[in-house]
Amino acid sequence: METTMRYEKGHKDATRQRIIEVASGQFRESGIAAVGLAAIMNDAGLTNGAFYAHFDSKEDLVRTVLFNALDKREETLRTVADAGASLEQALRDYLSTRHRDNPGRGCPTAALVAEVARHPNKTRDAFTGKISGIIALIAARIHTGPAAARRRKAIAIYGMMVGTLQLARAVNDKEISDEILQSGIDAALALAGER
Amino acid sequence: METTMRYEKGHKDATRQRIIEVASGQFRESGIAAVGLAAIMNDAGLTNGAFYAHFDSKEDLVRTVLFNALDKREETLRTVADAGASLEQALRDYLSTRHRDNPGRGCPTAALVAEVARHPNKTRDAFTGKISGIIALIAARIHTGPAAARRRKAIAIYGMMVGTLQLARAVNDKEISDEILQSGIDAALALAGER
DNA sequence: TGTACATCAGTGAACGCGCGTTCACTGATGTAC
DNA sequence: TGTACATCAGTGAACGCGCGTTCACTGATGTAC
Repeated sequence: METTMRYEKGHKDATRQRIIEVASGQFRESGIAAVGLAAIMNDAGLTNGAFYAHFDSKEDLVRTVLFNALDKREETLRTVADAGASLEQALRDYLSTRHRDNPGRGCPTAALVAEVARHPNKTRDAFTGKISGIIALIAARIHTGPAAARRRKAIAIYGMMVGTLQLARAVNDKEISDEILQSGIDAALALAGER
Repeated sequence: METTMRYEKGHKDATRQRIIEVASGQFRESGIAAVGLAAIMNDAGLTNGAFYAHFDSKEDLVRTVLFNALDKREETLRTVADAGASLEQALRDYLSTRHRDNPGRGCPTAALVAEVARHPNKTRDAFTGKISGIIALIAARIHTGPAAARRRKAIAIYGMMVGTLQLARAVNDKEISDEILQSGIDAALALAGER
């Protein structure tokens, strides 16, 4: 009862993963509504029709991409935290010119949160679940105050990170944009009480 | 040399304003990319073709709507400030369940900032100009520290307002969403040093 | 060993649809002479 | 006073295009007997 082997084992999974990664970059770069399936499939080296062998619909892909991208972010956060990086270092990375100028490889929340709010419940559920984990990770890096206060601070800091990064991206004046990033770092550190 | 008067004076201006207001609501509600001109014109009580008697293109409308909506926000901020409302009151209004649940009548920055970042320079310029004014207004309501520090705090507070409102809208869990709003209010007040 | 059939990832053309934009036209009102 | 023409906000059909989705098909590999 061996399965057929026209393609090497894991080939389809690899293709699916490639579609997810291409879509993940394009969604963050251009927004979900602005990216068509044809462009995604083309960049993944496939044709239109193959899409539906991997996903039920564009919305199915959106949900998968969102979960996947947030999962990776969470894992990265956990890894650098375990490696002993400070909250300050994480903040400086997040509110850096490099992150601002490369949304396609950056935080999915900053790029897509407003669009997610307008998507179906199933998609928002995937987002909600992952966000809680990220907030907990930030809270774990705040060392002052009781647990509840640390959680509230973590939420506010995350909100500020997302909001200031978006403002820095929208503003069309390098000086003001840089100032926004720096203001975010300063305020987040002040809030965390690490300075 | 009287002008013709088939419609009463100011009729065309009124129509233009109606289109702007309808578009302003729909863009904030659904996102710019997701709203078609036909839907806007229909809600404004007109047909497709009349659009180009008022605007050069959809992008022209986007720019106009953005400037207009931010201008109104700024004016409101100024008015309630002059009436003696505290920063705390402004924050409670901004991070309220009512504002969260009515994006179509709410803050254009929170609804559209990520999309604006992907629009042409001319559109981003309109945004950049208005944002500076809003930041200055928030700074004016912070009463501790030197001017530069107040400006930096104002930027961070605005970023946090925008970010936490967006998170509260995206999250599909009322309890967590309410907690996000409250965390934003607490942290912003702590930052402003008004508590 | 040969042959008929099953599997399945991917192809590529086609579907109906809504998009932003264009344009010939309407009809109510004004002006010229 | 009558008539030919100008003005202009708005109409509504049509343009080409790209969207998400469907589907008959391909071709390489496997299994059955």
